[in-house]
Amino acid sequence: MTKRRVTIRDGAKKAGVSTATVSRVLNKSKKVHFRTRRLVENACEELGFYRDPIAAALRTGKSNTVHLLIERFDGSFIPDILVGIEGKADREGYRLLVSKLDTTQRGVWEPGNQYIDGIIVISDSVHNLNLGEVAGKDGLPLICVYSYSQDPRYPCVLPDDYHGAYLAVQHLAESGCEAVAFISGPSDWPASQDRLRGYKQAVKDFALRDDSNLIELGDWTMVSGYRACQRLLGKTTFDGLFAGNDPMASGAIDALREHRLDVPRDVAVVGFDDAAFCRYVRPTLSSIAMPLKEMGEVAMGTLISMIRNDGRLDHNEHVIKLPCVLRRRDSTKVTPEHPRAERRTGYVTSN
Amino acid sequence: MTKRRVTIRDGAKKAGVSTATVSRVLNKSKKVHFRTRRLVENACEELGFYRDPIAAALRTGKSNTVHLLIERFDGSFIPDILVGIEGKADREGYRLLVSKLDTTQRGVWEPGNQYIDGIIVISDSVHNLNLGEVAGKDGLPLICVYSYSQDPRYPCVLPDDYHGAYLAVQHLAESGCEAVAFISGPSDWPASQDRLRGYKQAVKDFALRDDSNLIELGDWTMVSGYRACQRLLGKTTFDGLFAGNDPMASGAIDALREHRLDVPRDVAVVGFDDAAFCRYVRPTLSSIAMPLKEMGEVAMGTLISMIRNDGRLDHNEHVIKLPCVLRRRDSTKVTPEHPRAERRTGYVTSN
DNA sequence: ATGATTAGTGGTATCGATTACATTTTGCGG
DNA sequence: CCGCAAAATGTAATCGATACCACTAATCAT
Repeated sequence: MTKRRVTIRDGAKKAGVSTATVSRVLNKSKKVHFRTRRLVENACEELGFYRDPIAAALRTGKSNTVHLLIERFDGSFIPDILVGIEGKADREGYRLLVSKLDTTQRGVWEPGNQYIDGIIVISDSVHNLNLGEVAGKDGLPLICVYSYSQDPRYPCVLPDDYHGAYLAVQHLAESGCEAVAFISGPSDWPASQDRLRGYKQAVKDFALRDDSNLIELGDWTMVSGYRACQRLLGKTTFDGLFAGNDPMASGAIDALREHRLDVPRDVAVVGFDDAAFCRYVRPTLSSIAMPLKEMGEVAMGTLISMIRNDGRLDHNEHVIKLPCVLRRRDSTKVTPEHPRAERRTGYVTSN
Repeated sequence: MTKRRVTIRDGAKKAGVSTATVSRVLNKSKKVHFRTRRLVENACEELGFYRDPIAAALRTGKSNTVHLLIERFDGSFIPDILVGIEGKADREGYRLLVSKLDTTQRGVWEPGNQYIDGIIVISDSVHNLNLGEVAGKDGLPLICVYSYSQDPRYPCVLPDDYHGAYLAVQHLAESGCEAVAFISGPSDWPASQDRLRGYKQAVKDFALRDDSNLIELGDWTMVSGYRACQRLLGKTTFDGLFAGNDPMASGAIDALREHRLDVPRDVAVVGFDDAAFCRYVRPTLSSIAMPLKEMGEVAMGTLISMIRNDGRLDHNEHVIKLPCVLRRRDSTKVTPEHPRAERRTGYVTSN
C-alpha cells in the first residue's frame, strides 16, 4: 500500500535518458534512435512501468475515452450494439465510459467534459432529444446509433429499415404469398415510415395485391399486434403477414390462431428485429435481423475518425445505413403439402 | 476551439478567494464559512466552472471510477444488472468504465490501473477465473456479480438459487402437482447444485413424490431440455416440471407437446431466469426471476463501501445472496376444469 | 571547409486541482 | 481589552506525463 507508483522518471533514470525521451518512446515518436528506444523499452519492461493515463490526459486534454450514453439498458438491441462498440474501441485503444442518457442529461456530472473525446448515444427516441445539448457547448464529436439525427453535425448509424422491410416482403412473395398484410409501428417513427416504404415497393415489385386494407397500425406491443391482426381479419384476407417488430408478430399469430388459421400453412409471418424469443415461440418466427454488431463497430469507427479530424465528419452523408438480413424460420416454412413457392416460381425478380 | 477551460483559479479570482478555498467548497469540506461558500458557489455558477476530474484524479489518486468487466455483453441477464449498477453508481457519484473481461485480461491496457478505484466482474463462469489476477497486484477492491467467488477477499453477489428453486417447486405443489420432475443444469455449476438442493428440500417439505427418476440433466440449451424431457417421459410419469432455466423449459414443453401432453393441464411447468421470451411463448411460461437489478445495486454499494474502507470488506460473509421471485404465468395456471390446487389445499406448509 | 539542415536528446514549465503547512481572523472567558 | 484556542483562509509544492524550446552532433550542399 505504501508502494509508490513507478513513474516516467524512474524509467528515465534506469535507462539513463531524460523523461522527454521516455515519453517519446511511449508515444512512438519517430525521433528516437532505435538503440535508445530499445534501451528505454527494456528499462520500462524491467521496472514494470506503464504511463499513467490520467496524467497524460491532464497534459494533453485527450483521454482516449468515449462516453456511451444509453437510453435504456434493457432495450433488447443494446447488448449486440455494445459488442460491436467495445470490440472496435478495444482495437483502437479507446476506453468506454457508460451512463444512462437521462442521468447524464439532468446534469449530475454533465459538463464533466474534457476527459472524454467523444460521445455515442444509443437511443430509439432521439427525435425528441436535443443532440447539441448532449454534445455540450464545447461541441464534442457525437454520433448516434439506432436513431435518426436531423443535425448533420452529428452522424447516425441505422439499420436500413427500407431494405429490411423489402427483404421481408420479398421472402413472403418467394414463399408463395400473394396478399401480404403489414402491421406497422406508429407512423411518427422514422423506422416505421421506412419500413412502410420498403413494404410498398416490394408489393409493387413482386406484383402482390396492392390494397390499403392490408395495412394496419400497432404501437410495437404484442397486444397491439393482436388487435391489428383482428382488424385485418375482419376486413380482408391475406396469406402473408409482415409485422413491424417481433412482439407485434407474436400478437398477430395469437389472433390468427384464434381464427383457426395455421402459421405458416394459411398465413406466413415475418417479424422484425430478430428478437431472442423468435427461436422459442412456436412456430419459430422468421424475422429481419438488424446488423447490430456492425452498427456498433461502424459508429465507433466513425466517431474515432471524427475525433482525429478535429470533430468534423469527413465524408458527406451523415446518415449511415447498414443492411439487414433475413432469418428464415418455421413461420414462413414452405411445406411439401403446401408448396406455395412453386405457384409463384418465375415471379421472382432480381435483387 | 481556442477557448481555454475555466479553471479553479478563475473561480477563485472571481470570488476573491484562494484556490484552496474553492477546492474546499468543491469538496464540501466543513471548514468554510457559509458566506464564503455562497460567494464561491455563485462565482462558479456564473463562470460555469466545474472541477476537472482528471486533474483531481491525478492529484488524489482516486478517480471515482469503477471498472466493469463483462464476460459476455449478450448474456440475457446483463442489461438488468447494469441498470442496478448504473443507478447506484450515479447516485453515489461514480463513473463506470466498461470492457470485456477477456479483452482486459489479455492485457491490452491491463495495468492501466491507478485510475480506477474498484472492479466489478460480471460473469457466469468465474470458477475458472483467477480473480486475484484480475484485481492486479495492487489488489484493487473487486466484487463479482452472478458468479461464485471462492476467495473471501473478493465478495460476490448471487441470486439465491436454493430459495428460487424452492419457490418454483412450492408453486407447483400449491398448484396441485404431486410428482414434480426436475431438469437440472450441468452439475458442476454451483447454481445447479443449489437449485437441486432447493428442489429436493421442497419435494420433502411438500410431500411430493421423492424419486430420483424424476431428475434429469441438461446443458442449459433448449434442445437439451427437449431430450431430458424425452428421457423423463420414457421412464416415469409426472404432473409438474421444473427446469433449471427457461430455454430448457421451452424444449421440455416441445417434448411434452409431442407426447400429446397439455401444458398446464397435464403437466405444469416452471422455468428459471424469467427470460424475456417467457411472455411470448404459448403457453406463457411461469418462471423464477432473479433480482438482477438489486444484485447490481448491492454489488455497486458493497464495492463502494470497500473502496471507502481501504479495500476491505467490513462484514464477514463474502457471499451475498438475494432472493428470487416467482412469476406466475399460464404454464402453471389452474383452470376451473382442472383445479389441481384444490386437491392439495391443506398440504401447503408455511413459508 | 563553411554554413545550413536535421536527427536526437535534455531541461523544464505546464495541465488543474489538492492539501500540508503557514498565516490570519474570529470568538470568548476573564 | 488581553490572550489563546479554534476557525477560516492563503501559499505553494505536488501528482506524472507532455511538449516547447534549446542545444549538440551528424549530414549535406556548394
